[in-house]
Amino acid sequence: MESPPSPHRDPDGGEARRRTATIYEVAERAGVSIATVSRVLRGTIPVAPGTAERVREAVAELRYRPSHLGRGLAERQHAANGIVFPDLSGPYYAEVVLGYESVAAELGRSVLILSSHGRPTARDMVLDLAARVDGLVVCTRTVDDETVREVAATGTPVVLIARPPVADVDTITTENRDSAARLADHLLGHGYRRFVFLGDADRSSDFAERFEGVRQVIPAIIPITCGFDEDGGFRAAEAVRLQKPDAVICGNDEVALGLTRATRGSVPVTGWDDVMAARYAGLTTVRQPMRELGARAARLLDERITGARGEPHHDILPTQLVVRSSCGPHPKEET
Amino acid sequence: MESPPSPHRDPDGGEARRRTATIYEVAERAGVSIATVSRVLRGTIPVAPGTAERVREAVAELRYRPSHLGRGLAERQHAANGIVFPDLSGPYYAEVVLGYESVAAELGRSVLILSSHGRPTARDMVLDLAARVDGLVVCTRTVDDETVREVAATGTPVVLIARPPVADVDTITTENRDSAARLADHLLGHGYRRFVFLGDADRSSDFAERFEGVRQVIPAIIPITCGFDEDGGFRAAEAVRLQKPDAVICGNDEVALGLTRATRGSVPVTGWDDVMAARYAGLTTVRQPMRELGARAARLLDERITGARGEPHHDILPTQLVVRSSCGPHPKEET
DNA sequence: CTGGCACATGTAAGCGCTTACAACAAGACC
DNA sequence: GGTCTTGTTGTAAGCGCTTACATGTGCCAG
Repeated sequence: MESPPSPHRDPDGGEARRRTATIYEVAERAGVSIATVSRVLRGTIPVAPGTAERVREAVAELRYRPSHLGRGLAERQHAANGIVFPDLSGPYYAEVVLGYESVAAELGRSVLILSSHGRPTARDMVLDLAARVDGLVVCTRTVDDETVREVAATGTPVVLIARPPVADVDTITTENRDSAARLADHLLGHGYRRFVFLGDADRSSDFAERFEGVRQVIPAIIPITCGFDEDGGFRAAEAVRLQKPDAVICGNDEVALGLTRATRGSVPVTGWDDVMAARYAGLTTVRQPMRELGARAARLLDERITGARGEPHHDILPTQLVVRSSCGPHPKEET
Repeated sequence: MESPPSPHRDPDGGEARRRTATIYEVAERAGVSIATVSRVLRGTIPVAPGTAERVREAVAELRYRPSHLGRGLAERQHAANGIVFPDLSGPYYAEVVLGYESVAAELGRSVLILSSHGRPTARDMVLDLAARVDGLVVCTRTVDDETVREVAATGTPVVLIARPPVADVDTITTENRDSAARLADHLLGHGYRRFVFLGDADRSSDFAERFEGVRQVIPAIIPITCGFDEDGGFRAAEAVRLQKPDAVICGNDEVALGLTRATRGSVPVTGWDDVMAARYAGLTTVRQPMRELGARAARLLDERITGARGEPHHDILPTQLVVRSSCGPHPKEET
């Protein structure tokens, strides 16, 4: 019972700056082997009640917390998921991440985040992240298909958000084309005839689909490229003005808001996402369930990690047209 | 050179569903020992150029990525930091996290996030998180002082954001009292005399300090408690109305915005934070450098983790009054 | 020719866990 | 009383890495 020959460092001595107790110290204190401690903690194999009690006491006294590193190595899993997104500055990704974290936490998994910030090293960072999680969510075009394929090839499940499928990886998107067409219809109902689409369809499949949806209804729409944020919309004002459009359909709310600021509301505008500021700016937009997007991703990922499902899923979440004042005066026509 | 007696599983055979290559396979392929592979990868000890080249080739061919678990165990560190916040729905924490991630990534550390969501198990979740990171940032009142102390006691550095110091842990806050007093002065300049402070000073030290700052100038101010989000402000409208205030000073922008929505702008209001929506709502507020808050936290943490600094820091970041229209008409008085 | 040294590399002991397998004690059964 | 269970616990082999130490080689001074 006294000091079983453990290969580990002498557990007594200066209690002071010890990082944290190990399973060996708990075992010694409880007078059992480390295997028994492990069994009590994980509840895998029944342990005599008295023994279990002693172990639990030792755990409490030592404030023992199992090392995730040790456990992970032995179990060959991380109990953690990752999520990669371009940025967190807009409300969009914040909401997605929030929904994701919320479900992942419920499922007992930690969440590692990685913002690519458009860094050129994004590929490496993602590969690195993939090596420390059991599954990964990749938002939009943060890395190229090749990288996604490489991660998937190592056996790490991947879920793509707002991005076209790669290999047989799961994807979740929100409905774009139909709502875009509906939005266009609405604008046509205002009597507008000359349109500009503001955004960057090449760098986002969401934008591309929205553009396509609109163009189905308004073939002559003029695309103008700009950045994804307020600043992008603001700077594009001059280019937009040159086209003298009756209305501008923006790829997202931030661009719409930025443009509105530049034009001081002189041009009818619509956005996409329905962020908080959109409500206060009276922006007509399309609401998409951002939080749900993240939550679903977490669940799909979990199904893959636990092996509950084999075939790839491609979910599409519904969106909703929200008419406010930014598209101009109009006989009320709510959706 | 052929199959050195390794205790590990036979590395050849079905390449198909292998999770990922190990250092043993790289070593075998390059015809060296695992020690040499490790040395090449980490660059710790010089290796003959030819050998190094062979190792690098093997690494590339096998798409080898070192296991963070193995490495972490051996090095006794996680190369990861955590951050705990109550929620990510408002822009405030999203910005903080963004700034934090940005710097942490630069420093080569992964970021684990944990949203407490007011869950009763928050304490355990934080303790658990602490066991898988090298350092931890705790925002606001997500967990009690006891928990912070316990984490700090295990030797894991902790940085507190927007929260009073605990033990000798680092803290970062933004300036509240003075700006609050300045804000109050400004409102007095409008000729207002009867004030309400809307927020929950008991659950946030930021709110408490803002309230104190205001009360220094307006001793008779009436505090009303409400939730931290738009909904909280919206619901408090009736209680506020009963007090017939000349102006309402809210603890943050979201509350102010919610209240404004309920009163339809009939009562002068101020917020705090300067979130995106505040600009569009014309909200008079106090801007605080949210992203910088996170960035500084990441740096302070790093200093502690690397042991570059011993004494605790208590940083206070400056804030800035932003006057817009929500506080009512007034001879222009910018700050 | 030999001892010594620098350099390159291999050997093996951990890091903190999980778990297959072995060992052992106490009944149960014939 | 002997054998077989059943229940409980210990032993030890990994999991994939890092690194102190040992080993081996080539070269130079003596």
